Amino acid sequence: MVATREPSDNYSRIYEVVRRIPVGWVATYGQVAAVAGLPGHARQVGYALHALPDGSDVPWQRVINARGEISPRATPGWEGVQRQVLEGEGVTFDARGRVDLVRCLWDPDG
DNA sequence: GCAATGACGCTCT
DNA sequence: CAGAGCGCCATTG
Repeated sequence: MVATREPSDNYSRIYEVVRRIPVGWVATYGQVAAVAGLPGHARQVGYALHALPDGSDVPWQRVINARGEISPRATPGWEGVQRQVLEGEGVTFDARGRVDLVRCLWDPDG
C-alpha cells in the first residue's frame, strides 16, 4: 500500500536506517539509500542528513561516502572530529584517514 | 513551473 | 591509488 507518502517521509526512512547502524560500524550513503528503499538516491541521503538537527538520535556520523572517506561538511576540520568520534566507537581507519570498509562496513542484512 | 544546488556514485584518465 | 567529469534525483529559491 502505497500511499501517498510525503517527501519528508522519505527522510524519516533514511533516519531509521541510519539508526540501525551498530556502534563500531559504518555505512555508505549508497548503502543507506538502498536499504531505505531509495536505490540510487545516495545524494538525497546526504541531503537528508544535512537537514538533521544537532542533537538528534541519528548517528549520521557513521554514514560516509562509498570511498570510506568522511564528506567535508560546512564546518572546516569537522572531518577530523568525525574521525575521532568513529575511532572512539571502535571504527578502524587507515593511514590515509579513510575508514577500513573491509573491516567496519556495516552489513544491513546482518 | 523553471533553474540551481547538493554530507554522492560510477567511470575514465 | 588519486583526481576530474558526468549522471541521478529530490529539495529549495
